[in-house]
Amino acid sequence: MASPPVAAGLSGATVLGPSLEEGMERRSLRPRIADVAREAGVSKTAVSFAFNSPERLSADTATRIREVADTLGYRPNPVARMLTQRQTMTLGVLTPQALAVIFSNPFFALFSEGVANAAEDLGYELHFISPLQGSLALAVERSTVDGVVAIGLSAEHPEVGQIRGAGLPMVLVDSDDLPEHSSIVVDDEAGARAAAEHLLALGHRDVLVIAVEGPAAASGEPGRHGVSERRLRGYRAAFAAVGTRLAKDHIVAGRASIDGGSSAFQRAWGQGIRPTAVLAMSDAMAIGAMRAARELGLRVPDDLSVVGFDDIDLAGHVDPPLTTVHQPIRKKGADAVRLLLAEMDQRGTHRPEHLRLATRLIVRDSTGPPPRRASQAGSGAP
Amino acid sequence: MASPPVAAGLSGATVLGPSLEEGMERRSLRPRIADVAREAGVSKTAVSFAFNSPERLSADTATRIREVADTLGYRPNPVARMLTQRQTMTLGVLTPQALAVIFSNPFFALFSEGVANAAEDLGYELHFISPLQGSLALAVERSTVDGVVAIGLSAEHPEVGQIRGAGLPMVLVDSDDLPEHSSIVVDDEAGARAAAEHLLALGHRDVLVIAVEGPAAASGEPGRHGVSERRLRGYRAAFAAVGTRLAKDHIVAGRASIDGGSSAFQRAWGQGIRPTAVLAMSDAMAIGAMRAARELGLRVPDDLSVVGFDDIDLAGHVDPPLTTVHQPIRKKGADAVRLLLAEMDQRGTHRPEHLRLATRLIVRDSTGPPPRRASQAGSGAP
DNA sequence: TACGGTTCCTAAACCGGTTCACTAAACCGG
DNA sequence: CCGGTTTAGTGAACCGGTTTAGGAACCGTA
Repeated sequence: MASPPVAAGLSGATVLGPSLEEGMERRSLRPRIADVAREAGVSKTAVSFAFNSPERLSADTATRIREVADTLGYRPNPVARMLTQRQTMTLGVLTPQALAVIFSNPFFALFSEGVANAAEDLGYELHFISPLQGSLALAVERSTVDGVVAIGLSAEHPEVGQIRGAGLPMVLVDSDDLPEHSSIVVDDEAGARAAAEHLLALGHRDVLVIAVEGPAAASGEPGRHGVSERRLRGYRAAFAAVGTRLAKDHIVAGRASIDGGSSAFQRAWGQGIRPTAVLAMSDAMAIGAMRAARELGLRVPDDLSVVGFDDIDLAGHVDPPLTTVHQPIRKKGADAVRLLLAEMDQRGTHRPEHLRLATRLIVRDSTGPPPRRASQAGSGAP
Repeated sequence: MASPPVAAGLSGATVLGPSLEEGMERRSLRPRIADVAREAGVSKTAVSFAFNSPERLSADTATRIREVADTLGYRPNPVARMLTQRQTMTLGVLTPQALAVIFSNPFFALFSEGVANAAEDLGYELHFISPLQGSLALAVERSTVDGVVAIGLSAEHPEVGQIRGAGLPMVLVDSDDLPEHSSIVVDDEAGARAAAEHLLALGHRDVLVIAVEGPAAASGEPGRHGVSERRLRGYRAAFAAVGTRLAKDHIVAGRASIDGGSSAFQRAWGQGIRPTAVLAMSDAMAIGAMRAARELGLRVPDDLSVVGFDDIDLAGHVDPPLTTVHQPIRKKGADAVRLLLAEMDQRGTHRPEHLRLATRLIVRDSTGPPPRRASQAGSGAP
């Protein structure tokens, strides 16, 4: 009943293909909104309303349309919707490292957890943006997101300009050198300083620093990587305060992973460096250093004290439990999303915010006084 | 020179807005293809060609168009491109768990690493699909991907139908109960059996199984979770082969995390269960069980042997190094992507493939013979 | 009877690209 | 100088939705 004049739209409109009335022999398997409209004898608009603002239709019509849509197996095409609404309901997490590197880094896992939780709650999907076939620019160009949380991206990355050019809201994490974007950092310097002071107070003077290598520097140099710089500054400040300083050859760098820390320690050892303590810039590296030390016959903390950074979940569970600098990683992710959404809500009018979260030293069992016997390769104070 | 008749298209075409010739006072900040076309004095088609098939234009025109585009800061809108090309160059990773759960699980990290590597190489972006505001269906509906790698999704999940309805190619990981989709599993049963046989050979009879709880069962029951079932079958087969069996109260379940394993062991202990060995269905849980055991004053492996499953990177680094069942997690991710792309390349014509990867037992130091004294709460053989 | 106000629905424009079908001009061999 | 092929570029249709502006039908009222 109520079957309206079955003109089926577009009466005389040129040639539309012969198979119009012999059922749904369309090239595409998926029915489109026009198919539903035709089948239900209404306009495309009505179908759209049935899904998005049913109150604009009579209850009867709305349910009938939805029934037809159901039997046809119709699902609105999300890409088309994105195009008209000019938003994708997707947030991007931008990292200059390859995805594979990200996932092998427990720090990122925690950070992503924070981001994911916040994004999920707010109904946003998550899209990881990282170099595609070696090109971060390509990945950015392809990505369809409403906003970007960029982590570990400093001012020198050209992609920053690309994103601004695209008019995308962006929040920087672990970098605040672009004042026009909101940012969130932790107090790396204070945390690092506390870590170094802890070792100095225990009596250590011969300390090896294991830094996270910069994105460019594939080996050796700590690099410009903002985070590493800030932490190094903290370490140095503590040493300066007791009238000594870190020897240049006592700073090595490696990948931010267990293996990276392990091989960095071995490398230093191979160069004859015999520290009584290690300051590692990430927990993963600290764990690696402990492993390497154990393999060299050193006991932690009796022969060697080790301090990490980050306080990942695992830090309390390794043997011995790791002394480390806690930073609220999950919170950092969640806050980044909140800042981003604030920026997205009020394009332009919103003044960028710059958050700095506190760090604090967690003393566990991987640190103790230096061994009695003088350190072998002394560069320390007498 | 060569400046063609500057009719600038659409001569008399109704009203287009007064601000047409007074510069780019468009509502949208981003220039569109039409802006470039107008500015360069060519058609939209030409601009499109300049980017996608420059060989169809004279070299001069192509470069000129690109220069204009550059000064205007034009970037093709990726969403519009997706719509016309009907592909997004994005792969989805579908999981029934929340993203936050995913990232806290080292198994997923490794798997994602494998997926990410393969996807990146092939020029695909990665999109994680997991419940949005509690609804996986919503996330699937929203997602714009060319294909899906589904992990831990079994036949009973209604989303499977949803994806098939959308006509999306899909590969199942850790589940092969949908023959019409390609799948990739590991030989869980054989691996589990090897683990149990190892303990039995050492003389253990009183063994606690710590299972991964099913998605539904929030506590207690191992649940229908295919993987858990298969591993349990393996354990049981080994016990049956020596003429004994696993007591029902010796099977507990928990979340697949360190804490999950820890609390599962404590729960069993609280119920008076005093096993000489533990079979954990994931390394994270095994590590948690070791921690709980240590807190209860048990030494591993002297008082308690522990076997894990997965062989995550960490397994060899904990104390004591964990005996576990190795499965090629990264490879699983990479292979899943390969299968998916095969299916995407040859829609329909491609017969689904079903891969089964081998597992193998890695004996480290967390297992040894049971303690001399008879186990306190004996359900074992005399 | 004319009028204003609802209710329910539609045609057409639009989002921002790509692509199909076609043409004007240049080129080319005979 | 002719017919055929290339070359370089165009206009319009199209991808699959949403949205704007408005129309027909019906109601109650003056």
